[in-house]
Amino acid sequence: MARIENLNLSQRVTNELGKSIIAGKYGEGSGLPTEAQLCDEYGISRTAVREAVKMLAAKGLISSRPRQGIRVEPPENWNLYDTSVLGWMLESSPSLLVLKEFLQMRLAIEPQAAALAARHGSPEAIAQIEKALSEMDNAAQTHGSIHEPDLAFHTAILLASGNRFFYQLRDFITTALNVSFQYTTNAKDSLQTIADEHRKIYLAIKSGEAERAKNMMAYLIDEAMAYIELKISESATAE
Amino acid sequence: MARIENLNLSQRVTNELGKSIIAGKYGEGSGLPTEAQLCDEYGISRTAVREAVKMLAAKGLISSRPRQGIRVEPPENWNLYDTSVLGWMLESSPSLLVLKEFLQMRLAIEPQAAALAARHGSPEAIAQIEKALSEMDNAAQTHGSIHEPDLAFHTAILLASGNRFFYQLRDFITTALNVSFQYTTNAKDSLQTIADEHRKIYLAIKSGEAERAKNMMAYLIDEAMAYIELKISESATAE
DNA sequence: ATAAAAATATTATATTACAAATGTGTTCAT
DNA sequence: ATGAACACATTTGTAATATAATATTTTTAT
Repeated sequence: MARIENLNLSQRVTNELGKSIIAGKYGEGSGLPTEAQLCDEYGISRTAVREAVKMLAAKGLISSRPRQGIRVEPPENWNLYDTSVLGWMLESSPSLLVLKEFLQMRLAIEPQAAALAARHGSPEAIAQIEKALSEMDNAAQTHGSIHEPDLAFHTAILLASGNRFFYQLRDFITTALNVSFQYTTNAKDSLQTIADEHRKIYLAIKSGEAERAKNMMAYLIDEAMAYIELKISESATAE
Repeated sequence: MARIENLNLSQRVTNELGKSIIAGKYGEGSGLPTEAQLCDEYGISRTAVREAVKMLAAKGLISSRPRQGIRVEPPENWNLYDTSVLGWMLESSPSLLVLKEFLQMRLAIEPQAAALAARHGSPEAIAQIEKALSEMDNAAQTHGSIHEPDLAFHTAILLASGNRFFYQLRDFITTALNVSFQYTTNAKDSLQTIADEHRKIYLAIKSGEAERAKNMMAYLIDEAMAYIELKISESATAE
């Protein structure tokens, strides 16, 4: 989604309401104000409110029925793979425990994606992985930011898997990585070490070694997981 | 989503337009009629059309801008993990190749979910797995339908994983299984064999053997994968 | 006391009007 | 002739208002 100032009215209201709902401002079972009250609160017409309500309903956050008003749906119905919903969740509770859940998902998805890429990746898709990798190398040698090529690397593998359901998770993975970066800025590994580990994955994919690619990717994510679990146990004992 | 006759006007229009878009009725890059034309076409007010447009935009299918009209978004932006979108896709092209993509995803997700369930599954969640399993046994002995307890079994494991991102995929997995059932009604395995394979997974989870649970689940899905790949090669040579 | 009927509140749909944005073409100055 | 500025037309964006449908609550009649 574009910048906030570029959004139209109903999209801005959708954002506000979405954040409030996920932050728990309105009680779980039922709670939102009536459309009329929302109009007053935001000083806008019912048209804009209704469009926002419809968009949030399409994302599974709420449902509305005549005479009953607008209900917050139970959290298990929220569409977590919607980029907006995910963003609102992270704003509301950017904890290490969420990051652990992210990593468990990555550990499920990315090794399989790497294996599929090794087996069926098209030359163009694999070239894109290599491109991201060489940018990682550059960043490592010039002490630049490794984040963007890192994201590109993982996204390129999802694309190379040839499975649209994997590639669809690119925003999810990107978000997970961005959260990771917040916690691992001063990790002990050097940038070159990270780049080398990624290179091993790339080489395995390029030479068609599916099992090897899978294991290398699992290793990479498991390292991050170990780091996060350490942090979690630290913060638990600190209290 | 409830039955069609229970849906309100904008939801019905959302369905119609969603199906048409995914079926490729409107050209990829740009194409939908203007809101005014849609009003005429369906004989409804602009309000209803706009609400439908907003809901489809929230699912990533379209975007609309003043003077430009309504554009179909590129398919990689469609939110495939939205139950409606998934349903429309399957109506449009219910092929074996889509089923293979489903199985690749299941092979990524479910073994990991089983491992997590073995490690952290709460007693209540594990009891729910057992409940589904015993219903599978019943069905196997009375030659009843094994489908519903089968769905319940896999969903219960996702819940027992304790990871909301895994559990969120329950509709996806359910859809994948339902498609599978269409192709494997007369598979060679007896119902009791299927139930027994599921029992092995359950026992591994209950006794906390994460690796074992993971491998058993992977085996189960791999069997289905092998069957589908056989079918695919058959239909390829048939042409 | 019970059941039917009426009143009420809230979302659902329709209609109309105007505002804002944006692409197109036209005019005008050079 | 060329390019910039401006006016115009088209389409979505927003607002306001009215009526319908629906579910709850209250009233009323028996």
